[in-house]
Amino acid sequence: MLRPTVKDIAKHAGVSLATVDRVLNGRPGVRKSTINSVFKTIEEIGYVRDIGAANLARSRQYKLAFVLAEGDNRSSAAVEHKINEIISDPSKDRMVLELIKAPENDLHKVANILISLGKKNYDGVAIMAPEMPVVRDAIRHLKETGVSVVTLVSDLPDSGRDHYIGINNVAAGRIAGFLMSRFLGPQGGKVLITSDSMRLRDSVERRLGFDAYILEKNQPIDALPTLEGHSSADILTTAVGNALSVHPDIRGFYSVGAGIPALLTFLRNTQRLESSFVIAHDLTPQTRLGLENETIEAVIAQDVGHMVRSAIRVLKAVSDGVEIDPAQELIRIDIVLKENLFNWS
Amino acid sequence: MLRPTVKDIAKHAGVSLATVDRVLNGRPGVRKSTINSVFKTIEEIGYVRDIGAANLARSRQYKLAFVLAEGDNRSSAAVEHKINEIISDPSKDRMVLELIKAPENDLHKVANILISLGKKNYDGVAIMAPEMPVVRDAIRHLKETGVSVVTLVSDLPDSGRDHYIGINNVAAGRIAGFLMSRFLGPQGGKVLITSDSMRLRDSVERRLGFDAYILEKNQPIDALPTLEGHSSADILTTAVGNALSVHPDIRGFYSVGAGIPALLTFLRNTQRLESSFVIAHDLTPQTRLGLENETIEAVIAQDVGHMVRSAIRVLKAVSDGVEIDPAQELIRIDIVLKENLFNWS
DNA sequence: ATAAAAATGACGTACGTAACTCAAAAAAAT
DNA sequence: ATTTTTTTGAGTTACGTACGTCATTTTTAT
Repeated sequence: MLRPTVKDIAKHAGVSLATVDRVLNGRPGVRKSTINSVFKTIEEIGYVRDIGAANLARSRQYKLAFVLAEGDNRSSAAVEHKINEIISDPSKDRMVLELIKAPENDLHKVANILISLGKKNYDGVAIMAPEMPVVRDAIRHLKETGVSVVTLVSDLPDSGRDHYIGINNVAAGRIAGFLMSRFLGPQGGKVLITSDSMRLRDSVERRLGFDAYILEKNQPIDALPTLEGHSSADILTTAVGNALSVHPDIRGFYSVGAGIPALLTFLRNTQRLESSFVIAHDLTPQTRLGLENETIEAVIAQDVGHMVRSAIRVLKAVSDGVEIDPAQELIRIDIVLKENLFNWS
Repeated sequence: MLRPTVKDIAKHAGVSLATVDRVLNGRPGVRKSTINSVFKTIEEIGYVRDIGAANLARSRQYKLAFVLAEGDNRSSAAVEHKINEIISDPSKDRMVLELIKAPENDLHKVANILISLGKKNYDGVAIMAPEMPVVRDAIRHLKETGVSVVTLVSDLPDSGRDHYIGINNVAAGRIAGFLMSRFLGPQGGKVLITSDSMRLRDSVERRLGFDAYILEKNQPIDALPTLEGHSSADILTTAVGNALSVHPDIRGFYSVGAGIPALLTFLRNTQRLESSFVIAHDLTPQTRLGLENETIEAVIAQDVGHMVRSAIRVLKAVSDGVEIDPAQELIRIDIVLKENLFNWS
């Protein structure tokens, strides 16, 4: 009934505890045939190592770091908040968590931070940074040093990271496309799309997904070229103003990145809110407010708390060489409306 | 840097290890003043008990049971599947899980099962059952025996359960109201609502939320009386047929409970699918199929895997007298569309 | 057959906690 | 002041695992 232990392995395999230990921890001095027979009895009796007891015995501490490249940035504030929440939890089981921030525009600094973490024998690092060769190479280097790595919010493919923790932004864009289609109805209309910068991978992917959906489903929607704010509310406001004077019949607004406050004040001033629909990404104080006063119809979001917890679980699992539960670690694309805003903390 | 241990408490408080142990585990033979000073130094040095080590020392096994009252039932199959998935996981850390099923129509049997679990000193029980006095009293009895109890999927208020793990069905109904309003557009229309039985709390609440939203937002929607199937596809098909001949202009279909297959075949046969919108609850093989072939527009669901894991975490936490993370245990109301179906396992 | 090398066993200590025993000290009762 | 009771200390064993030392056995090379 009880879980088999190392002693059971020893008994069944007819070897000593020391030998079992040598096999389990890959220490030298054991014949191949013995190793095999030990592994065989492990299979037979269904032994699984008690990681808790193991960590206790070796007084293991998981050294984990979150490295965030921050701009004027969208969801990074929420991520940062969640991380700090967990860091300040005293019951964190044998974990040493660290939050390291770096400016988004200085990716060499980000890369240097990553390299330095490799030397300080960290067990795992979660990285949120734009996709750039320097960062990608730094991650590759980290992996070579034996550090577990996950990417957060936006992926860095071909970097050798163990896992990506975030949503599929193309799919998120498609969902925006679906919602916009339904909101506008059979008559369709023109849709204005805003972004902070189309150099960001997630913005590009969202726009891509949006357009793909409209095209595939043959929707009567005219998606205008993306207007970029480049970290400036003024630029975006002006651009939106111009667009609206050229196209006074715009009915939909889709923000793939930042720029929500500018957009909303503008719409309010020109009394356009009643007849138009706004869809945005990421739950921030601004978008939350927009949902509450019904200026934003829908927000496409992801559970930041889930992401941070998932990052930690995955980093630990990879460090331990243990399987993860893919279903548990999957980050869902969530649709937040005024009506279900209440269960988003 | 390292976490303080019981030894640190002893040192700081100027008492022996044995005394600290007596205080921590509530054993007798310690003066009040000593108890206080021990607790004071615990506060001061920020000691938190290492539950893993504690459980190891006392070779603790969490005995947990899931008790499911099953009918012809909606989401119970998915719940059952998830539970079995976890039960068959060999790495379950010091847990003994059991899944007990009982017929939904014999609630006395359910109650008896609960009572018997109390005698077999279970640590915790998760219950999914309709709201009935027998069950409620049995839960109350369980709690008196010192068993942790959570309710699953549908709540049993005033039963003394420690936690409810599931969604707010009124809110879920409101969301259906919002979506239906947007799908039908400004012209609105008649909406047919189907259920397996309006004796079930969740069906009632969903309908309630739906109606409340329509009323509050003054939507041009005419929600017809709920048609009940009572576990029979035939009855529902006939009822829907009658309703459609009386109201040939029905544009929306909202299934608050079961009856999806009947509804869909009917709609398909009468070629009504193009012009009408179907909203359903819970992700089952049927609703999933409906989303895939675009006969269902949206499904309002909950993450069953999350619920089961949450139930286990909460039961353990309550048994240990430890705080839970409310944000982690909150079950969200999820909106599943064809476009985000892919990340629902 | 013998020496050298490799493999294995026996045993101890440790991790942080629980739970127990027994003796000693302190407090309360007489 | 003495006895009784209560409180405290010191110590041991255990949980499942890691990791070390040293002696002994087995295998391999000579």
